[in-house]
Amino acid sequence: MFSVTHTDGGARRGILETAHGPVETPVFMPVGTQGAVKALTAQHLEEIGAGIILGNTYHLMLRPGDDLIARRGGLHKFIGWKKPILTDSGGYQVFSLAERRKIEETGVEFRSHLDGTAYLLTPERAVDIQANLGSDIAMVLDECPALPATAEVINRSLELTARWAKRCRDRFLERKTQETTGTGPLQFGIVQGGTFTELRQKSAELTVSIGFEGYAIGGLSVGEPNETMYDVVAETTPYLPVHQPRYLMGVGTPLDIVEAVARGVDMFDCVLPTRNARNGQLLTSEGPLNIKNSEYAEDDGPADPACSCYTCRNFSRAYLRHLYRAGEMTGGTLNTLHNLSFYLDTMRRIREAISFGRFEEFRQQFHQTFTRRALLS
RNA sequence: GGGGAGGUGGCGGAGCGGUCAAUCGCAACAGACUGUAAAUCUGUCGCCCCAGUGGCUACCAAGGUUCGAAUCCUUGCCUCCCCA
Repeated sequence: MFSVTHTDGGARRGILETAHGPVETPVFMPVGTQGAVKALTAQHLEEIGAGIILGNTYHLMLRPGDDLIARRGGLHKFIGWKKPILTDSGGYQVFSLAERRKIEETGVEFRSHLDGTAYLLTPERAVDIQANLGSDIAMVLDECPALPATAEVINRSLELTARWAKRCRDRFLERKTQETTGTGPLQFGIVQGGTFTELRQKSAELTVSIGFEGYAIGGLSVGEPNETMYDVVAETTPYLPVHQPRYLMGVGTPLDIVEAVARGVDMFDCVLPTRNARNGQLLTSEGPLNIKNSEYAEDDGPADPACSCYTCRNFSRAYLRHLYRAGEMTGGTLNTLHNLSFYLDTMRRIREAISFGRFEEFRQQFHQTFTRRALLS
């Protein structure tokens, strides 16, 4: 299912087999919460070489509803995307929509942000919804506590997450026996534990003992310093099986990703490239650039001189700035196209570097070039 | 020719004797954004500085009333609307 083909220091290159084809890792997965990567079409995603995208259980169960999607033949068909889809369980929404929820042993009671209707999301229901969607990689329902938190709070939370994980796994296996042959859906467990090394270890051991096709590191990039996050990743991956994929949820900046790859992570997702694109921040080989700034008003150069994406091949910074300021949707599309291209490109370069045993060299060079802009200003 | 309304910071537009360097919106300028309730949010936005319960100049212009005027009076200039 997952094979590591190259290693270089702590970094690994591999291939993950899914029901909708193989995924080369390390991989970045664009986020398409509501069944769409905002501002893009599936065609765009194919053109920039996206290998797998995300969908979200919470959002899709509320609207349009997972049974409705099931009746349409599943999420892939519904959204016109033929490659793999990973679906998040709604665990993050448990965290981010805190005012509207109640966490109990059974599950989470949400009030819909759309119309206030109460929903009970149990671990079993989260599995069922993701099955309805036809997800290739389903995440277990977890609790993602806000940081900072005491060890006691984190411990209680991680234990709940582990009990939920077991219930998710049981449900998943129960459904699987009913299904036919071939590569079926995969299910990933989620390691919590905040910033406490012992608790990360404990959570990893509990989760791994249940047994999943892959393991996610959750509960990071929720406000802690970057170095702390790197340390936690480094202290968690040693407790995860070498021969299975590791997914750092919600991370991160290009530098975060390079650092996490160095610490043995294979998969990433983050709203940063898409959201920031819509908000006028372009990620380039020289670091972040705010296209809104007046200094680009008459800049005829491309967003990133080192980039060969559609946006950079055809349009100037001056034009992108104009589109942003004029509120033209095309600006969001072109910026998103570029930012995701930059991310996917970076991942390609990471994979190549690992293959050639030059990851460390790449990493150092990336640090220098990506931060150049910040250092100059 | 007759009747009416009005001129406020880049624009629109509040304020109608003190608590006004002047609400608010837009524009402008900058910042934030990490498993997306986000094409969103925040800050700055007269000039000066030792950056503060600091100084200066300000609400068409010029006079005046008043302890005090963007607010009241006079004159001038300029807009707009209605009827002929």
